[in-house]
Amino acid sequence: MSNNLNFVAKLRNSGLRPTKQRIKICEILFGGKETFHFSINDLSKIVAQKTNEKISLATIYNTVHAFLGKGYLKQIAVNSEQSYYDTNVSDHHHFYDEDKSQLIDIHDCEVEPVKINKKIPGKKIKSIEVLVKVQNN
Amino acid sequence: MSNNLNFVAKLRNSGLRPTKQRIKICEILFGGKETFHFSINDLSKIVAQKTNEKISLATIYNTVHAFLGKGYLKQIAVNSEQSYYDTNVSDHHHFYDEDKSQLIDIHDCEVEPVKINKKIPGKKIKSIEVLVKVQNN
DNA sequence: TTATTACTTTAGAATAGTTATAATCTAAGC
DNA sequence: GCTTAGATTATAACTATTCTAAAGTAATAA
Repeated sequence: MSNNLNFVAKLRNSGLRPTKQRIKICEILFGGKETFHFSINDLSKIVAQKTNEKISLATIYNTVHAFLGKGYLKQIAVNSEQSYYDTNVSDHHHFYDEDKSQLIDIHDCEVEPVKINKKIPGKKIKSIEVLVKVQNN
Repeated sequence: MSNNLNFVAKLRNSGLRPTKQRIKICEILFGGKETFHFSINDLSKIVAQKTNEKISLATIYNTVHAFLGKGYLKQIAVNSEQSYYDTNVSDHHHFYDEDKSQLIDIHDCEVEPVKINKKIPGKKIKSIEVLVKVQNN
């Protein structure tokens, strides 16, 4: 399938050889129609479910970090306990459901652009991240 | 000094006995004119500087967590490597200087209020956090 | 193809931040 | 001053992440 070529390109572009394990990871991350949010732990479990052989954590970390570096994945700071990643790398923000420990996209059109009337001399803005924490009412 | 009474009250209100160690922590956190941002590691070092005897990490964690629970401190998610805390618990946002690994307050008046045109059924908003990452230009 | 080489995978060791434990100590109330 | 419930401490345990080194595999050249 043409997806596979896509995966290989992504890997090559990230400086990684297209190995069996990495292609499997690509399938999970970029193969679906929907973008999704995951922790390394989540990804590791999904890999284990969809594959008989498990992929070692080291490989998962390495691959995710390489994709992060190339902008194929985005890291989301929610709390300090775990890293969350997002396959949707476009500008957008998130709800964080504290009861379910789950991220939900807020598309860019659903938020007014954030305006900051303050500058730091000698610094440029790299990103603006909005995190809306929600809980059951 | 009257500050000391204040510290004792804060501790009592957080369900903690006012011990020597905890009062020392209070002095550092709430004794200055300025609010400040810190990691547990930072706090531990400051304690060591300002005191001859060191306070154990366990005590520092316990006290910080109790203050967090009572809203005397605020936790700020920057990245997954370390927890950052803020003695300024009023509504406000932050710059994060990636080169210096340092947080800088954005006062509420320096940002237009963030408007989100999306609701999650059955959930209420607990907080809206804006983090503006900056780097040297 | 096959051989060679450089990069990968993997399990498990190492590390860092955080939490739990159990013995010793201390604030609070009598 | 006692008594006791709760605190402090050093250290062990735990969890997420990174490192390591041996064995395996993709890429390249012959």
